[in-house]
Amino acid sequence: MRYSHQREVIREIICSTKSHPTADWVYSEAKKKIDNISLGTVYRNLKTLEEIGSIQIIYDENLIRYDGNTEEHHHLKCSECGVLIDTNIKSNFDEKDIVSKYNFKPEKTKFFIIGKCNKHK
Amino acid sequence: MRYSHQREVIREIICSTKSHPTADWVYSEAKKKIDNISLGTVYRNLKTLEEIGSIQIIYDENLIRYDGNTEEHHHLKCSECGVLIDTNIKSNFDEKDIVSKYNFKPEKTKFFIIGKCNKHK
DNA sequence: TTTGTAAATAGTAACTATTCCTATTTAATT
DNA sequence: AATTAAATAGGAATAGTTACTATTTACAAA
Repeated sequence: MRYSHQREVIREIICSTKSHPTADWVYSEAKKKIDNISLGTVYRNLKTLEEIGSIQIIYDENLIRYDGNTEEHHHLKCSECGVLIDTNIKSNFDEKDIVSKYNFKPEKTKFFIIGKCNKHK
Repeated sequence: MRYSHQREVIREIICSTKSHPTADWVYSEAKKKIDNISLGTVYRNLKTLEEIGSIQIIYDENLIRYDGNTEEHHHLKCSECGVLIDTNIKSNFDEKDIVSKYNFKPEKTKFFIIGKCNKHK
């Protein structure tokens, strides 16, 4: 893949925050560094960066957010303010049970724990 | 709330399938029973039915789907065909750990186990 | 039963997020 | 420096959803 300054800026923006930003936020940040960057470029590169494994997509209800943390990890979500908090919680379900009961072979898990963050309890 | 034939038809459609349909599918099914039903009516009633607890919304990646099963439950998702399978798996994480480590009070969990269904292994 | 009313609807316009299109620019190779 | 294919900017198009408004309907009171 050919180098692109735009892609590098976009990657850097996502990897230097823990706020799990949306495409729109990434776009407005990117404009501060490249004033005529196009929204299409942002979307195209978010997709590319995800495909090559540099970032992760998070489907947060009806919101699409991006995450520079590419490890498999899970999130706490505040039902009050919507903030997403990274965790290193391990999902421990009985894999054998799922295989036998549902005839389904698990590969990975995505989970959200919804509740109240420290600002909203 | 006032009775509405449209709302009753929409509720019945969702509660008589396990396919976790989208708004669009509900609309096309509803048209078979009420030929001039409006898409806006479908969306409005999906929202209402969810608010009064008759149905549940499922955010399946970038797809919004609806579920007549209003119990807290989790889903298996096939990475091949996208089918969603209801489960009665219990989520067992260490609540005390989350409270102390992340200063977060859990209320409910939503999780997806992604893998291969019986047709795609 | 009619009548009054507020809620719900149909049909359509508007909006938002995302993808697509194309002429131009740019990275990388020769 | 010249060549070329990939990437971009800017804007048009699309999809999913919500908003608007004139009309219809449920239902309560006369």
